[in-house]
Amino acid sequence: MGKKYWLMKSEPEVYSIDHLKRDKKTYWDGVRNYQARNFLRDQVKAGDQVFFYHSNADPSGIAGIAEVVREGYSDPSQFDSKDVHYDSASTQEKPIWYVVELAFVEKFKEIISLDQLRKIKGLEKMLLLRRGQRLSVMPVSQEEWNIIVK
DNA sequence: GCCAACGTTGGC
DNA sequence: GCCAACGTTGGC
Repeated sequence: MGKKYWLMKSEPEVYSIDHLKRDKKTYWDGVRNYQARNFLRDQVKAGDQVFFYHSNADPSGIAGIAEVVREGYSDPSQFDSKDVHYDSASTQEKPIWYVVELAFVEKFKEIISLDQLRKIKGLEKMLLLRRGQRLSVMPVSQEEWNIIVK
């Protein structure tokens, strides 16, 4: 199977592309939405490419690129009762939530803002641009990826 | 900070 | 299983 493409959202005040650049690599924790979880658990594979999206930002938009270096495994934050992502319903044997590990690849010179994305031809159907769409992990088609990288 | 859109919860 | 209430996301 070929390489796949994703978009993952983070609030830059919590974790930005600059943090990833500094850390070189991180695990993407705190995803607490079942649809996004299913992507992390079942579909995101090592080598896949990821757009790092800044949400709740000024401006919001795609800030750079990361690469998946480790596939889905149990999110440690779900077992930590002091963590905001703690989930008392989850057990070590049957974890509910998953993370993947990402490595820094590239930071764009300028963020590609939501506004700009909406104006680019060929992205009209992009999941990110759908009204009311709130998934924090979502697939990006190869066509969309190529258009945006260009 | 507001609020639209959507997901989740829980009473029935 | 329906659906109102509530919580969260995220653009503005």
